[in-house]
Amino acid sequence: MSSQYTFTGQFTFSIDSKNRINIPAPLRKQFLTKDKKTFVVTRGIDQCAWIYPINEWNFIQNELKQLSSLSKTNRIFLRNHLRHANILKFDSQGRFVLPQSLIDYSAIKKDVTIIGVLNKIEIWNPNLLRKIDQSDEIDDQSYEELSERVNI
Amino acid sequence: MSSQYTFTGQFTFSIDSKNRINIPAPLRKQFLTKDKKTFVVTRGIDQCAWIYPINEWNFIQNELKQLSSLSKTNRIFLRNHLRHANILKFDSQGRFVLPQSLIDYSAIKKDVTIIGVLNKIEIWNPNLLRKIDQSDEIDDQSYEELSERVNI
DNA sequence: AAATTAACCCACTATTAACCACTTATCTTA
DNA sequence: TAAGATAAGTGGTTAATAGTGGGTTAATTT
Repeated sequence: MSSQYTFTGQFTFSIDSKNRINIPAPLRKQFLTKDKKTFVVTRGIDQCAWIYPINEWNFIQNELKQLSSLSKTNRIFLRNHLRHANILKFDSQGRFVLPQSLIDYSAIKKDVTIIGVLNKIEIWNPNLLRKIDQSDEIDDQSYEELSERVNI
Repeated sequence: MSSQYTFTGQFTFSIDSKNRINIPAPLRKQFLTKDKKTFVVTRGIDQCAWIYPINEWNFIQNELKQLSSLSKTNRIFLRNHLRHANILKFDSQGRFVLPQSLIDYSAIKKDVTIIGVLNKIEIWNPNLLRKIDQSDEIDDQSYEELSERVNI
């Protein structure tokens, strides 16, 4: 089953003195109907934070539950993926507090860029995103490979 | 049936003069509704202590019963996993006393890092966890193998 | 019986979460 | 298009909770 979420768009907001970040209204609306304000923030694979709606996260968890802790690789993988995951809700204003560890990891100062990426939302330091944007070009070869799998 | 627990997140607490450790509130809440404060602490496979809610532990015991003691590996494995298991409850403040043998095994001094790993909770010496974090990188080959089994 | 350990209780402090309030932007309707 | 109404983004205050420390009594152990 593919995801029911369709997060798109880019927004630049600010993080306040209490480490609160506002979820842009267009994105937030998708939560309210389906998940009652609950979501998961965790480390992204790149230097940013990822937000998953809770039932999207539940799907991931079920996958992870298949892994036995007798395997060393599994233990490391599980630990490192789960310990940075925080289950949160946003407040009546639609904000949430970003945990300090993720602020550090994402090198977030005053402003944040929030982008919708289908089934997840990414929180970036605007400068880092800009830098990535310039250096992480997709080469022609990779585009060719993508074209075999995705038809857009 | 897969586990009903979804421990996640990382917390750094301290162990007090009476060897008491506080369970972080977000994790503790999952006990109160389901297991009435009873849990099992035992040796982790890595140099840490593992906490299982009691009915999770019961499930694991059933798994272990499948292993025949005719096998030497099984005998050693069973012995080492069962003899260090302590059934405990936490007090009215949500704390429990970590047995001295596990303090020694985990090399715990003043601070502890507590992390949620789905169906169990791990108690670490912060320095050891940091060291593991750096040395135990998962190599590309292992990631490839994981990708065959887990789709996230 | 003394000593150690465990259970229970109380209390302080810092952090967090719930609440309220204001400003700016967007939308609606005359 | 102007004005009012609604929603969105931001900021601060207060009340509740979480983490920590310690003391007292009961239970075990030696």
